[in-house]
Amino acid sequence: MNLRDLEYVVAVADSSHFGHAAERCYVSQPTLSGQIKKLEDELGITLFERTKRSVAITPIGETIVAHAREILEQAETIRQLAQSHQDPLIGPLRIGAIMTLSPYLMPLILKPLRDRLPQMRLVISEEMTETLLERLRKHEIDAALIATPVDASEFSTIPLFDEPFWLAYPRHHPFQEKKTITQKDLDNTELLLLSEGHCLADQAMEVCHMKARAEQGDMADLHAASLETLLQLVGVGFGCTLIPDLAVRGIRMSDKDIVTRRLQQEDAYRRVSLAFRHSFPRLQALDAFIEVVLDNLPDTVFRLS
Amino acid sequence: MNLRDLEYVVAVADSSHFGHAAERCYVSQPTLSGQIKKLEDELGITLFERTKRSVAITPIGETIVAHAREILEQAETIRQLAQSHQDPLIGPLRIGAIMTLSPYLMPLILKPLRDRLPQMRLVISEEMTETLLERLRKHEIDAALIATPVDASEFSTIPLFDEPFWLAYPRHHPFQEKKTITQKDLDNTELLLLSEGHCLADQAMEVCHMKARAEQGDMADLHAASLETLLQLVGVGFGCTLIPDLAVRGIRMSDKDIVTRRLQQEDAYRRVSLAFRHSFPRLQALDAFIEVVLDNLPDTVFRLS
DNA sequence: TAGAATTATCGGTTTTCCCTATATCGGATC
DNA sequence: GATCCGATATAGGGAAAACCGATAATTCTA
Repeated sequence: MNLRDLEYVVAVADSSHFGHAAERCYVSQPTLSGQIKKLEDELGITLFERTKRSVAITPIGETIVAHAREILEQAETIRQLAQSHQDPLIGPLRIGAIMTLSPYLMPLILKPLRDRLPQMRLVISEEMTETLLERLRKHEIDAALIATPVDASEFSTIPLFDEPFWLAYPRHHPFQEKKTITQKDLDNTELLLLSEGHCLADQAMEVCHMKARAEQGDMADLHAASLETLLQLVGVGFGCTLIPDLAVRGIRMSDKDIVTRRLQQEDAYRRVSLAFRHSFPRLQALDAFIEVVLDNLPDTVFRLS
Repeated sequence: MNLRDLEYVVAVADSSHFGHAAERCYVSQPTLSGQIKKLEDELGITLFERTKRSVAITPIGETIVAHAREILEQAETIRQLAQSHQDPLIGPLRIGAIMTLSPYLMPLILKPLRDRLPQMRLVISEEMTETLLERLRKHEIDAALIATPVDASEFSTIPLFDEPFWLAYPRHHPFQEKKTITQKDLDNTELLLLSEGHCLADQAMEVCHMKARAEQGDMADLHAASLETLLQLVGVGFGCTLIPDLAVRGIRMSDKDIVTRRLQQEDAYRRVSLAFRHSFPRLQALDAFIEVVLDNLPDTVFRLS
């Protein structure tokens, strides 16, 4: 039994005429006759009662034709599904992004994305880097926006942009008096950090030449779970912190208790990349996504495309 | 796309391993790989994201596999249906019978039939001869129990038994006085008859050498629609009539106002046959049915097998 | 770095499918 | 009834496909 046979059977059932059925199936009448006979032999039953003059379907044939119709319908559904996914842009593109990037990047690109690629459906998740990579491995997401280098043998990466860090401190912080803030100033500052696992914490420590967290005495649990919380802490005078550029854009106008200043250091930035499995088949979708992202970044970051 | 391909796809989806899937499908791994690839090309999509080390199904693949499973299930249903109809006795056998036979024959055979052929489902209909033949032509029934010869070029027939006619008259009828009832007696008697289309009416007229109905003045609408009605008429003294043997069996004990007597004439019988389309494929079912019928006839009829 | 595991590719064989031509049968027509 | 028309079935051969074994290529593991 195969799909073609079922088409033949349904065609004969519809037309009660081998010749017309053959025509409808674009095969010769002997071919169709033979295939019907083959199927009847295989099933061990008579589907059609035929004389030299007429064709009539048997009761069991009627039942089987009903199932055959459903099968053919399902097969057509499969072809339709495939057809509408021919366009690699169609079908959900599941993007994960780190939590210190997603809330600030997504608002910039979602509307342009919908304008430029209306057929693309984007599914966004926010996780910490390691979780994102794990989900990439499990095929739960298709690509991850991260700010950490990954092993090139495991994932392909495309660098997107370099995002400078800004210093954020309370209005009445000593930094306010300084004209310039040097590396030394930073090195001597205790930064408020995000909790374990956020790459931003590691990056901030690196910029400020801080010791790894494990080595220093843990500072009274002032590790926030999100960047927003961190800024709240800065706002009420708990200390200062480093903020990635995209996150700064929302602050400046809204929060008068927080001062943000661009750092002078050349290396005070993080590199945001898109990581995906080597075998991911819909690169065109990724390329289209990347293009929209790059086109809608502010000039405060440095595009790498 | 064909059913085998879908089996391959489902197998790979289940095992995430081309080798194991191939084993499960009883083909070599290269064959399975090739067929999957062929299907992917045909659909224009990637069903499985594979590296040299692992296989993962794509989202669209997942969807398609779900449909494929349904298709395979339906196909299996078809095979099961065919399997259970391999036995030609299974599946409803649709028998039509003339109305002057069915109510008296069926009670005799239904129970034995259920005992001997429990798997056979019988669908019985009662119609007049011409209607039965029409329904045979339209494949609405599979065989007809009739008492009229039919054109052998249109239908096959198997004669089953000869059923003698009995004379039925009211208790106080002149016949009651006679020792023997001759052909002449009959010829001079006006019989009560069934209405137009019942073969029994024609046969009774023939036995009694009556003129065709059209030629004689119509007798006050005393044409009953059923044998039971006819007997009622006899019972209340309206006249006499001919009754086929099987119908007599119920009367003798129940109705004291009706006298039934066996006719002497050699030719006072009707031949009951089974008619069916030449092309009817389940002759075994018919044979089995016939055997049960013949085995359960009373000795008052003459079996012809 | 060798070996094991896994998928892809290649060349050749078998099976299936399909076509044309023709046989066969039943019905209609003359 | 002889013949033609309309159907389905059969036969023979050719093209397409499905399949297999051997092997390549790649990647993980020890």
